[in-house]
Parts: sequence; C-alpha cells; structure tokens
Amino acid sequence: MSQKPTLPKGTRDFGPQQMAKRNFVFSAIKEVFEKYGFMPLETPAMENLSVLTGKYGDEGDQLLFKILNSGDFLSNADVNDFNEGSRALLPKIAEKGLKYDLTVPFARYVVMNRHELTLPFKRYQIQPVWRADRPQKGRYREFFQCDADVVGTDSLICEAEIVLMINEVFSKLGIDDFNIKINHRQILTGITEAIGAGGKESDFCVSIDKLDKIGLEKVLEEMKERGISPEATEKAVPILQLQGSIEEKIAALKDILKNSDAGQKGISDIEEALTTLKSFDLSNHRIDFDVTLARGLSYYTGAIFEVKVKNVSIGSVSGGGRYDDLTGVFGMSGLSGVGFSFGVDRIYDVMEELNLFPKEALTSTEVLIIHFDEASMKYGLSVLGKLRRAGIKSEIYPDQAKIKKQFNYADKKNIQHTIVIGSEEVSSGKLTLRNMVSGQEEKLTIEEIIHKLQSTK
RNA sequence: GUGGUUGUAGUUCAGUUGGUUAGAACGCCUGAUUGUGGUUCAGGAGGUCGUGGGUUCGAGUCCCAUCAUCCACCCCA
Repeated sequence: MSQKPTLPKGTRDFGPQQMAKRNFVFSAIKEVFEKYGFMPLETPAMENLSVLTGKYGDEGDQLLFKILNSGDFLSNADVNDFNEGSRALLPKIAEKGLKYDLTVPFARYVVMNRHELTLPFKRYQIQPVWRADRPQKGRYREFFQCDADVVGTDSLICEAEIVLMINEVFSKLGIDDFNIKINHRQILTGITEAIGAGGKESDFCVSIDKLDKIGLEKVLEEMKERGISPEATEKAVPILQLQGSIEEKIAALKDILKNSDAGQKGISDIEEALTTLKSFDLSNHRIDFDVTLARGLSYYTGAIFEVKVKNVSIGSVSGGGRYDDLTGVFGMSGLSGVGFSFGVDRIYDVMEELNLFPKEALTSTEVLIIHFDEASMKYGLSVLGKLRRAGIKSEIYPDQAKIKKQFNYADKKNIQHTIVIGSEEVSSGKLTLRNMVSGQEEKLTIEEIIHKLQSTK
C-alpha cells in the first residue's frame, strides 16, 4: 500500500448519504428564509485580509486562514520583515484570506453596493466559512453557516421574525425540544453600571456566559480574576439568580436597572419584540429571557439570541443579534442590522444523535434495470429512456455481469425496484418488475410499470 | 496557543512480565447458485504494527523524538 491520503485537520468529506441528509437541512432553512422575504447572496470564499482583519478581535485574527500571494510570494518581503517576526512579515506575503463568517463579507457587500440596494435589505447566505481553530467535538475548521440578516431598519419586527423563523425551521426538521435564549447587550451594559463595574462589560460578559457550564461559584471567581471588584461581584449574584417567568424577570430588572438609560432601552426593546411576537399566531415561541446570555462577537449592540437543543451533547446550534454599526468599519455608518445564523453541521449532529432524519430524505435511484446479455441490455436502454421521460429516477447496470452481482448492486444502493430483462421479456414485451423489499415480482409492460411506480409515489 | 488521549488489515478493535509464523469481528473477492439480491455455508485476498531513532540476543510491547488523531481549556457555529 502506498501512503494514505488524508484530509486537512478539521475538514470532512460528505458522502452521498450524508449529502442527502445535509440537503434536507439546507432546503428546510432555505425555504423558510425565502418565505420571509430574504433573497440569496453569495460572496467569494476569499476576501482581502484588509476586509477581514480587526473585525473579530485579536483571537479572531489568529484564527484566520491566510492565503499566500501567488507567484513569488517573497518578492515584496525582505530580511528585515522576516526578522521583525510573523506580524510584520504577514502583510508582505499574504493579502487574501478565507472568510471567517458571513456577516463581515455581507457588510462589505452592502457598503460596496449601497447605491443599488433598496433598504431595508434582507439577504440570506448559505456558504462554508473557515477558522484555523483546533477542532474538537462539534467544531470544525471548515463548516457551513446559514445566515439571514436585515440591514437598514431599527424595527423590532425583525427580532420577532427571527424567533418565528427559528421556530419554523426547527419544526420542519422535527426538532421540538429546544429553547431560544434572548437577551440584550444594553441590559448587560445596564447591569455592569448597576453593580458598579462600568467599563468592565466585556470581562463581565465573558464570565457570566459560562454560568450554566461552570456554575455560579466559578463565575464569581473568574469575575474577580478579571478585575471586577468583590463588591460588584457580590451585587451581581441576585441578578444572575433571577428566576421566574419572562414577565417576572423583566419586572425585577426594571427595578434593578432603573438608573441606567442603557438598561431601560434594552428592556423596552425586549418587551416590544415580545409584544410584536404576540401578533403572530404561535402558541409556543420557546423564548427564554436569560440575562446570563452574552455571546462573544463584539459587534452586537442590541438583542442577542442563542438556540440550544435540549438533551444533546452539542453546544448552540444557532445564534445572532442586532448590530448598530457593522458597516461603520467600512466607512458607512448609521446602518442598523440584525441577523442570525444556523450552524448546519451542528444541527446535523443533533439530528443524527436524536435520530430525526426521515427515510424520505435518503431517496436514491428508484429503479435499476438488470439484464442478461447484450441484446437485453440494449433493449433495457430504451426502457431506461422511457422511465426517465416519465420522471422516474432510474439507471441501468452498465456492464454485462452476473445477475447476482447486479442484484447486489441494487441492494447496496438501497434501490427499491428492479426491472429484469432477458430474452423472454424482450420477445414478450412483458418485463419483470421486482420489489426489492418484499421480493414480489410481476410481469408488466413498461407502460404498466411506469403507471405503477408513479401511483405509489 | 495550553493540557491530556490514542495510533495494529478497508473499518472497529484484541494482542499477557519484551519471546517463534501479529489475531477476531464486520466489510471485500470467489464458489455452493449459467433467470434472482438481502439469509446460510465453504474458501480466498488483504499488515513496513503512524514515522524516525534508541535499549536488547530479541520490540507491536520499553525509552526518546516526530507526525497524525480525538478530547478538554481559551474562544466559538
């Protein structure tokens, strides 16, 4: 055996069965996005590094895949650059990188096409993104995101619609045990002000985001380590332990944040989104207002969401939020947007774990034509043409081979029916249709076969 | 970037304190079966034990290095 080929770390092949399942997920998402008035957009796999760097924080910059310049990539670099280290050398040898998410390329697109877009602009985008992260369970270096964003409106109808879309997609997929956590960046700001930790917002957020993972004690410890005063930490405890219905939590927060403009704004946004949601006919929206939800991405400024499926080992499967000034970094400020994303790979894993893929998602060829000799194979070709014209997924075994082998092929490919053609069939015109599941056979003309297959669909 | 785990057939894994010719299951191929697959039975092919070095009379087994893998942390979908 020669050396085995391998895949780059954190990437995967998707075989036919996996693709069938993935496409099932993709089309469910796509259908819902389009139903809500979102239009498709695609952007290149690679972007100029100037577009990507500085948008995801220092960590994010580290995780960008950079693309070496074509040709002699050293031509712009000299020994001094090399001696100054990778940070100085990088811009000389790489000017492009693989995209890290879909939101930043979208912002770039909006800015570049600002004169042609009718606002508010609603787009969805389903494409792979790349992160040079270390892979682990549910985490890959190449994975697909399914984003839907609206830019150019502050309306909280958008937030409500996101909740509706999430509900609709998951219900299409058969996932019903999940919840949508919702919070607001301004509420988090308000809380830091209220507890006297103003300016420490990002440290506060990173810490409390881990509450359900590491518990209250460790969160408090981490907050202190991150430089939040013990008094402030102490004040945060009752807030982190808020219990009860959404209304009760909101009422409690209103009091706690009564001196914070930011906090008040956050609360009224959430209330308005919830009120809007009531106008739609949705019995159970599965929303859980959770003050400990923070989310990492720094550009969020308003409502934030995260979706978790219960009783599975996978982390969040969807998330998003409002960002007031994403296009600002590209020189176009004052444009508010809100968006969210489905993590298809994780949804796939969840559905696999819960065994939720329907059999119909796996349909393959419906009929295989099996033949005995050259004459019957030739006859089979005309049969094949008729089947396909009738819209029946069909194929003919392309070689002359033993019958056993041909049946075996049908079996392996999970093909439901076979048509056996030999000299008898050629002379009588009555073909043998075999149901591969039941093993039953009947002699029928091709027209009868087509009729039968179409009626059982 | 930090810590740990595991690398043996196509796949999942056994392999004793270091000891002759490295095994199993599943999968694959052939036949029983020249007009019938899934079941059964018989046979067969398939290994540089991740790679490189070291210890030893002798290494799949011990040591070092290296690469790969999976898991956790940081962070994230």
